[in-house]
Amino acid sequence: MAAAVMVGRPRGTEDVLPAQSGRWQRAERIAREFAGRWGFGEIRTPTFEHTELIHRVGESTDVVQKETYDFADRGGRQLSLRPEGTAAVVRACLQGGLVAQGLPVKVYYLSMSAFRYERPEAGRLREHHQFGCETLGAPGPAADAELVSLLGDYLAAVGIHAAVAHVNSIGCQECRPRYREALRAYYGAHLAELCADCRRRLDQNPLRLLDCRVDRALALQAPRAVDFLCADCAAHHASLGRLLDAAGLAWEQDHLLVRGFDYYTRTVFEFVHGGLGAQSGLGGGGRYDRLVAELGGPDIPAAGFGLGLERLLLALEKEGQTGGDAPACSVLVAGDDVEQAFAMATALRRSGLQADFDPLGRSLKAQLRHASRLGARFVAILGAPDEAVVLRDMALRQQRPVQRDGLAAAVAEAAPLDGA
RNA sequence: GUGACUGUAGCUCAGUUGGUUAGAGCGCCAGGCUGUGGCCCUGGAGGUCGUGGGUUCGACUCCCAUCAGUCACCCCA
Repeated sequence: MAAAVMVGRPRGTEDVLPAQSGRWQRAERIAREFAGRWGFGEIRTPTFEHTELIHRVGESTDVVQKETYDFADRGGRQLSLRPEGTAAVVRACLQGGLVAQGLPVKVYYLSMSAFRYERPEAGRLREHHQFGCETLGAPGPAADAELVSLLGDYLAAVGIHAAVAHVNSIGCQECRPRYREALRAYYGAHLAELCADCRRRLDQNPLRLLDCRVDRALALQAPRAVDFLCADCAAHHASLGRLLDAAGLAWEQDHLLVRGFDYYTRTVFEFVHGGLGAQSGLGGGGRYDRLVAELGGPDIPAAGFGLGLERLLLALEKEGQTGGDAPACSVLVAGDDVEQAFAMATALRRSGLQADFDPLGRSLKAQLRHASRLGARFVAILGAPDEAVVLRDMALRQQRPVQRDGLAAAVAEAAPLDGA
């Protein structure tokens, strides 16, 4: 149970405490590194947008229909907390003139919060954070393959081994209606076998019937999207497969894969992981060739993905990967005199070292215990009558006297800063 | 939004058919070691028993509601 606090954290939100933030930092550091290597530049956008923008992106998706946080500000503006990143990022790319300055536009966002009013459970929150990438203005399958390869390589680098890339094509405006009708006909013939939800979805969005878990067998026998693709879409999909193979990526064709947002065209993909409770999607995305124009921009194609960082960390945990970036304290200054310890620690800090001291004025024993807990490599013990301090190596349990003015150098020699 | 299960110290959990001052282990603090940490020993701090009602002479224990967590559905990252 949580400790008694006057007001707890809102439902479906999480605090990241120092014990866990190292894992976040590690995931974020590697994400930055990979996005940079793949040629994506970082973009940051506001937490809230005009409700109109958010809702334009997916009128018939559940997320937008009934899960957004909508509110009016004090000036009467209708605003929404973003439920996903793509709409805002496309908006920002248009507004910032990136699209006008030359194509393709390749941007990534990191630890971007997304808000959905959902019932929380393992791997599902009301505020979660995503790492995502978007490529604007690249029509060919190479852009899709680049995104899949980035996400796949990133997951491998960060330590996920049990994720599989599922790939499908849901066609374009030309060919998808034919597929939709085929599905409608197929499921219509099996109306009696459908669950209540599926009967409702039959009219609105027959593609979603493939998701139904009540009757997998029915979905497996259903018409396949790839069999209804027009020539262009079929060529796109085939080429994507060859590109992924050439890149040495493990992927599988998943005829049942459709994604939650309406705006996808042609390619959809998702990295699936078994350790996420009822959830299975670690991250995914696809192509959205119509969206930029729908948001008022030029008629250019685009593609992207989003990865849930909470789910990533959950999956890493399931795979036994619990390590994170953990800057250890290099040296703790101990002594009876807090003022002296503070002065010494400050001097060490200004010389570029990670230094700490115990501000509580506790016994030396307690200070050493504290240093031990912090993982300090050294403890500098003040209090010697002369100018010397005792420099103790905590791991070796050995110590030697050092002149005060030589302390920084002595520590720096044995414990260089990371990356220095 | 629907259904099920759960809710006792910072953490993991005991708490006997409702009975008076609610316990343990770990963690934390102090001492044993007259400045020196991970082991051991001793002591200490820390709990409105999620919250609010109700039943009862009496509730951590029974009932209802509510909040929160977990799981499944829905959906998704």
